Amino acid sequence: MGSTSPSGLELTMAVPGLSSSSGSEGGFGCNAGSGSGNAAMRDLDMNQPASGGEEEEFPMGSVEEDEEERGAGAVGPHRPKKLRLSKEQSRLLEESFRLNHTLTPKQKEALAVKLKLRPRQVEVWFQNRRARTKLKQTELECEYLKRCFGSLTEENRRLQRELEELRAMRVAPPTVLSPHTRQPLPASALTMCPRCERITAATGAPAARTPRPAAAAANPFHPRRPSAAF
DNA sequence: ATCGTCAAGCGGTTGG
DNA sequence: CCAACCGCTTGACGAT
Repeated sequence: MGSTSPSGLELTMAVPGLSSSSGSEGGFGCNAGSGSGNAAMRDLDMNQPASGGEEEEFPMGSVEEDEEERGAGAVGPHRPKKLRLSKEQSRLLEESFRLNHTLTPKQKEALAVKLKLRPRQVEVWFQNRRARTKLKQTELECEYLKRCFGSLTEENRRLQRELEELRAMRVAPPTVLSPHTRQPLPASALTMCPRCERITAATGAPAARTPRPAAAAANPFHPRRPSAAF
């Protein structure tokens, strides 16, 4: 927002069921854009000479920087003045980011020249930009998963209720046949699917259920239909 | 005073 | 080994 970039971050969702292409904006019409729109950001370009200075003096970190002091990881007692990219610089960076989320060394160099920045600064900008995009995307995924959780919780409640109702009908527990001997298994040999609480043979082997031999499904836990009616 | 944003530094990871 | 990248963090700065 500091950059007032209304273009916002182009986001895609890597969520099952939702397309998540990289290049295109796709995904979700979800506008997470906070868009505080405090537009009045002063347009003073801190990278410009500011006063009468004619040489392209950038407050810090721009092209003609004294590399030796701050360059080599010298985090001195005080950092240099913070660089603020001009609107035009931001615009151009955004533009090229839209085209490509990473830069080849050549592109980086060219962009740096064009923007009158050091290649390192262009590189950093792209790194941070990618990080911001990823963060936004993660936030969107988080929202999506929260909604999933909500609806699954709701469905779980509903199924639990349904189960209670069925139990209340005092239906006898199903007889489970051994897949090998086709004989009824003792109750001690049975177990419950932790997910849906369906009874199966404790061995994990698919066990046939007596009343419906035809319905011996591939997945003992989750046959085609819960079949509430007997 | 506090908070959000963002450029930049640093250390770890990875591919060539 | 080195360069490019990433995640995390720091510190400057503007807004509230």
